[in-house]
Amino acid sequence: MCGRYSLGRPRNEVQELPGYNVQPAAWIAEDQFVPSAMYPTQQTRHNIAPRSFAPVVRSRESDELQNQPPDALVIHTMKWGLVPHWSKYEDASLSTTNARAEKLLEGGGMWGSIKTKRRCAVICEGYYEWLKKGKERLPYFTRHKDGRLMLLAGLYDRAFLEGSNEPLWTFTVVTTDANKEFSWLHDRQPVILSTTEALNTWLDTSSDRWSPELTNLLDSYNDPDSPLVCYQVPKEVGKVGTESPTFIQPIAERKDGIAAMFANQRKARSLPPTSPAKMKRKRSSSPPYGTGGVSDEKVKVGKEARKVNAWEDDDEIEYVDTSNPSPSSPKKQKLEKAESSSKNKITDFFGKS
DNA sequence: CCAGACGTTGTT
DNA sequence: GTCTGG
DNA sequence: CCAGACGTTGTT
DNA sequence: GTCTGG
Repeated sequence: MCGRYSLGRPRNEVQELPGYNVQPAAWIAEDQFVPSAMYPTQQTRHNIAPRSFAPVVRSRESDELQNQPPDALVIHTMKWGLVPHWSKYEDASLSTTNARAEKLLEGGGMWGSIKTKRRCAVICEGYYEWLKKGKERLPYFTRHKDGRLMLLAGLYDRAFLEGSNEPLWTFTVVTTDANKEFSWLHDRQPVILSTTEALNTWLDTSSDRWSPELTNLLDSYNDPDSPLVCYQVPKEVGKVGTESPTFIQPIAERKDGIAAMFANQRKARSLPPTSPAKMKRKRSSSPPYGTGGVSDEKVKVGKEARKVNAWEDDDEIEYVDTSNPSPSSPKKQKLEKAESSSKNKITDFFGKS
């Protein structure tokens, strides 16, 4: 797993982390949107910087998280790819986008000193994984079925690199064995914190000790109360420089669908709107969704965890049955007339005009 | 002792 | 920073 | 579209 | 040159 950072919900929409009974005291850093979907990419060849995500952290006195009181829950934008506090430079040869749960439990090593002191939860819509099908690699997206944000168990650190006065905050995502339901896709899965209790346990570093409860959290995902959904998404999600809300939606097989769109990217065209208008391209130089725009849209932030976005209408979308272990079955996907009532016209997906 | 690793996924 | 291999 | 591979065995 | 993965 590495990172796509630009798909995301407006920051105010996650201020209270719908679905979790916690309330962050502050946002640290200036991003307007919560980057959302996690996926593997080639960070060295392509300029994806700053690859920032927004983990939830409990502040510590030594963190100096912009003067937040100790133990305050804060959302702090950090860079993906953990740089240990003792690093003097960013070592590109060190691959720290993930931390294997097994390695955490071994003790020692790189994670030994960090696992009891700096745990965080990474906020995202969900994560990508590529299904290897012969030579082909097909991207799948996994998220909570109820549409709420996903929290991934992570570790973070603060490093002072040579020649810099500013601390560099970075994080990694903990992975574990994929559970049975998802092993057809990949053998690993991020550790997903699906309950308030799990979140609080993971974020509580006050004892500076590891516990059996923490070990339990690292087990393969198994929360019948919070099922996940997994479905194929457009291959273009893997292409650097592209961005679209369809990247976290099931692929449509329609002739005039995304395939046609990508075949002729430069030509501006309108599409039957298939996306919730609540995502927005980050730092786009032109309006992300044509004339309509979303900036003036009022977003309701309620304690009610349901209905936080449009894909919750699961009745309208046919998903892959992920409980079926056969990789050949995820074939019949289609978008129904879902969200056809939306009035937004999408004329410029990529802001490249 | 001291230099060098410390890490993970999957074609980076 | 701390551990390990040479 | 367009950059990059164009090959294999076998697990760095 | 042509295929293909992103």
